[in-house]
Amino acid sequence: MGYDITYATATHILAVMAFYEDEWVTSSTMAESIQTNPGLVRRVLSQLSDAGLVITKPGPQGGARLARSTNEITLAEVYEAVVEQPVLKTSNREPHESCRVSRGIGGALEGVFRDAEEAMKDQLQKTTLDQIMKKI
Amino acid sequence: MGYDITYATATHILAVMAFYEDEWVTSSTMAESIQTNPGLVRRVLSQLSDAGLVITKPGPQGGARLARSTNEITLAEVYEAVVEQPVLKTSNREPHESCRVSRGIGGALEGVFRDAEEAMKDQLQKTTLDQIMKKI
DNA sequence: GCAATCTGTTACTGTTTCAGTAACTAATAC
DNA sequence: GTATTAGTTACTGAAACAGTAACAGATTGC
Repeated sequence: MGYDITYATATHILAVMAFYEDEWVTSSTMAESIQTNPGLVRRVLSQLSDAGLVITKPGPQGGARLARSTNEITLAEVYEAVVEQPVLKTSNREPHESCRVSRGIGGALEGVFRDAEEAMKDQLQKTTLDQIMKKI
Repeated sequence: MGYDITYATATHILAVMAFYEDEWVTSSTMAESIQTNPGLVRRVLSQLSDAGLVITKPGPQGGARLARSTNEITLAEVYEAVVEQPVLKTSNREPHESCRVSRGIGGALEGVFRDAEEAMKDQLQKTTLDQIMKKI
């Protein structure tokens, strides 16, 4: 499959903020830990901000910090914040109209794929940022 | 994320074979239903064959057919057969050695991501090809 | 007010991965 | 022996992503 690591990056970003506790952390500091550049960090950070997981502040002495305590942030919320496309995708090929299988397979799979992704999210719901920090 | 639809294609392939029951179905027939070309079908088909889900036969009157009945093939097996990369990926950036978060985040996430994918597979295990066919 | 610092956003580039495709080999049936 | 089929390989074009740079907008402190 593709090589999208945005979700891992987002979790790393939150982990750095958790590490610095209540300080304002700049995108440069996070980029150094992640080994990438501040622009990329800010791009993901703005998604986390939109989702209400972090608070940001521009200007000197600004940066970002967690909006809640680490045991109130689950990996499912992070997933919701940054993963936009379903992981199991149905085809967007035009169906062969005279074939019943071709016409029906898309609809048949959609619900199954959605349920499967939901099960994955339910599992992610069980892990909090706090637990990740304890493993580090 | 990426746009890998191999899994949906594999399920479609199996559905066509289920539709034709005990006949040998050629890659051309399946390609017509899927609206793609036979080469792509055969590429996925060989993975399904390696996994023991289908039986193939070359030559005239050859083709492919299901190795088992439709209620003995689960979508989890199809997943195992054709999905090679984990859906949730950790970064392969080199860690920043002097940062504890950077060094530890990869290992911390790996187990969580594996568990999440396992939960998705467990859900897929609950759906058989038979159930897909009934929806079509 | 002014300069410095930081977020937020946009645009661009190079790389990677995939679907699609064609062409070949090997096996089988008639 | 010929035609038909799976299996495999190599190539192409398109799409998505990481990385990067640059700029606009907000805030701080002087």
